[in-house]
Amino acid sequence: MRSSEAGTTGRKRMGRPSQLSQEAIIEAAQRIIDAEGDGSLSMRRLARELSITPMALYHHVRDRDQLLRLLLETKARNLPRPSLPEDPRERLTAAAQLLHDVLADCPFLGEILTSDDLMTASCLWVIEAVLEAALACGFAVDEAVGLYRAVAHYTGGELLIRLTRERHLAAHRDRPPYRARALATLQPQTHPRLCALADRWPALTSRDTHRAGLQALLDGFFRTLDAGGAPAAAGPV
Amino acid sequence: MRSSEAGTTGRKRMGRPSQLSQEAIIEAAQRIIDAEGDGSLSMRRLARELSITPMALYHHVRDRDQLLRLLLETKARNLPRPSLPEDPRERLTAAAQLLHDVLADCPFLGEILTSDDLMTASCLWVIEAVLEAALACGFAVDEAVGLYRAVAHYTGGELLIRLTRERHLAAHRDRPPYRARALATLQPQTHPRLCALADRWPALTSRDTHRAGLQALLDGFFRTLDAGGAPAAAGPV
DNA sequence: ACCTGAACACCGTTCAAGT
DNA sequence: ACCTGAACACCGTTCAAGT
Repeated sequence: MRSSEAGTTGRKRMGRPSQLSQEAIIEAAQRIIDAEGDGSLSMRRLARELSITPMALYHHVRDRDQLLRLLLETKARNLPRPSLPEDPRERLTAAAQLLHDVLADCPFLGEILTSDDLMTASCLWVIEAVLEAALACGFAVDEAVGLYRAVAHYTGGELLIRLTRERHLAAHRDRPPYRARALATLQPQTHPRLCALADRWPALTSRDTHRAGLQALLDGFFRTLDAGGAPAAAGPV
Repeated sequence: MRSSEAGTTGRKRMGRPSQLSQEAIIEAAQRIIDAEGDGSLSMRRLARELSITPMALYHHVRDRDQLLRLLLETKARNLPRPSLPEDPRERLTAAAQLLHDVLADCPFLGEILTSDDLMTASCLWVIEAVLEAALACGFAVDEAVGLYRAVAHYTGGELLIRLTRERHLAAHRDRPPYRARALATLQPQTHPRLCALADRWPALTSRDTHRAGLQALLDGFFRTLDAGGAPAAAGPV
């Protein structure tokens, strides 16, 4: 609906209903994803949505990778930036959780993770927040970066695997996933615990345990802090 | 080179040099991946490698997803199964590390993670080992599953992001990644720590910190064990 | 500058035949 | 049973032209 915002030109002639712009492209892309899932988002499909030639897109966007980054970028930019707790450890936990929240509900995240980095401009403030909190906790610089990376890996894996599961459930809700067949053919003598759990596996693995795992990860890092000497800024918990 | 092993039929006529089989297909697929990277592995490319019609493949393999699973399956099956430590906590750490080792060096892992589950038959013994060790540590059943999932998410994310980085380095080693540009345009007043780290970022994030993060994650779970009452099987560390 | 048309070099998969 | 040939419905992107 709305047109250019940061673009160089506005609409030149009143007759034209909507001059093509990066913003309009991203809006249309988001519309397609919302309606048909991210599997349907292709340059050609997007051009059809905008009633233009596929090649017209390449005048406003370098390539498909940049389009995906721009999608994440706009999504992240429009998100509120809540104030974080004062206590360093609580702040670190909140910032790490925020990294998850910013990236959640991005069906195209998988494609971004397999093509490039998630360090898009509008995500950088979250990374900054994680690093700041980690340093405030008393971690050394390289430890703080290591902690951030561990959090990013955990978060990326959680989101990716969750997205994949959801997509599978939505796509072929009739046929059971491959996992079910693998569990069914399992032998109790070689895989006793998995066999015993096979029935409950779908229920057990569909719960949202992101928060608990994240807390465990951070607690593990805190442990190294408490064990070592530096009493830089010891929070309560 | 070698032909069918678990297939129903061997070679019928001596004249034929190699009867097409699932094994031969997977071998050829692995050959393509090793030589040209997993980006080049398509059904059509694979058929060309085997000098057959693309459709001939579909007689031995359901679809591309199954092919990828079979690739992981064969890779995992041929891996040695080392004996694990006696101490439950050390055993859990070793088993979790094993999950990583089994999945490492699988360039197509990203495609598996975004299409299906990594619970292929030959990986199940690792999952079984993680669950066994977690239960031996004294975790309740649902806690053990939660722990396994956290480990799987962390491992999946680490491998995926590492693979993506490596692919990028190999593909366009000339142009800097998007991340570099994002870091370069950063302002010190809004992102002080990231700005200060920008120079060292590539070095800091190219280190292999999988092990440290995994240990932190597990330590965090152990903490909940030590805090609670159940003194089921308290290991030393 | 911004867009079109035609083309290149691909995809996964279905369907109807062949032997 | 196992394989081929032709086709369907797509891809991302380049290149040369148009206005």
